[in-house]
Amino acid sequence: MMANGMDTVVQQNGNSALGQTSQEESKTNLIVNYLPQTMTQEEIRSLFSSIGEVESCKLIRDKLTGQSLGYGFVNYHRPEDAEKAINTLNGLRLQNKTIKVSYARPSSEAIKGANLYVSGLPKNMAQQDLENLFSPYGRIITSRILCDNMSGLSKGVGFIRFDQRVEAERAIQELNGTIPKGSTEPITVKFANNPSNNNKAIPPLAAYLTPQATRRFGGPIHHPTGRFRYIPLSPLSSTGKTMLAINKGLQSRYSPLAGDLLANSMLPGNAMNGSGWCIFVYNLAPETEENVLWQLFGPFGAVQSVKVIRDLQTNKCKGFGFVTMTNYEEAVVAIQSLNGYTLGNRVLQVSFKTNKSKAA
DNA sequence: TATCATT
Repeated sequence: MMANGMDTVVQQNGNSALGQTSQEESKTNLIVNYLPQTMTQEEIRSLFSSIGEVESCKLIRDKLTGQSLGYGFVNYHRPEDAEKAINTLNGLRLQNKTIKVSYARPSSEAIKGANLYVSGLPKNMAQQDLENLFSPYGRIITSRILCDNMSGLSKGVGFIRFDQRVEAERAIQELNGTIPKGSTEPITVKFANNPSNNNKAIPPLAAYLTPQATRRFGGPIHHPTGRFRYIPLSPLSSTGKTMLAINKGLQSRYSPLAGDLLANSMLPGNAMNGSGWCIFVYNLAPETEENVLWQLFGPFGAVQSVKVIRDLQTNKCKGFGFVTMTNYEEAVVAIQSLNGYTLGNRVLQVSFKTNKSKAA
């Protein structure tokens, strides 16, 4: 990132990538939250480039291990593209996540360390109740109540992120040890641990030397197995067919059909191109845009890129497009699920790409 | 009783 030592002074600004002063609101800079763990910076850039030209894109990673922290920044050249990205990509389901796209606040010390951990909550308290409890003390950026993955019931702990640290400090003073209306137990309110320096049992030097091994077998892992369970919600707005298609795809995840598809893709001109599996999508409507392909394929796994093929004169879709997915298994499930899926009034044909771009 | 929101 830092090209040379001359950048030192500008870097202290904290907003050097934007070329703006640190107090100034940006209409082009977005923060993207709840990104899938495996999504790369280039995949994020690819996704957001489907809206408009991206000026810069940065995935935030753990300084020691390089692991994604699940959020990043996208800065557009044009404010209208940033607005369109919020309107079309906020709430997009990708793998096991629903991403959040919003304007980035200007970076400053005052907004750091404003996240609170709350425990001892009554089990019947909902997210909105939690916000109502904390909202008198400041502007809430996010709120969350943790639930048991199997039962869906509250675990009685949650998080509140305020806009300003002073707001969080005030909330601790006022609410820690108090008993919410209708409850019998006092709640605990304190600053949340910072997830990026989670050095509780990981010797930093060992983590640096063997990041993968330490991550997997060494320190405590706060990822319950169920966290990565795929919850088959509709990627589009709740048509029954979509639900059916996805459920069918998941159930047949390890079906023998996968072998046939693999054999097919290994023919000359196969779908495997260097870093991913190229999927041919046929019978798209003329007005189809890239975000449709992201919505269709994103829930099935890592999508590297999408492309709608357009007529150069009219700029309308010529009826087909391509999607490149990283993992073979996920590509198979996507194909099995989406081939034959009715989008609008059209039945899609979805297969691995062949040499002659001919529908299989 | 611990999620990945400030480069």
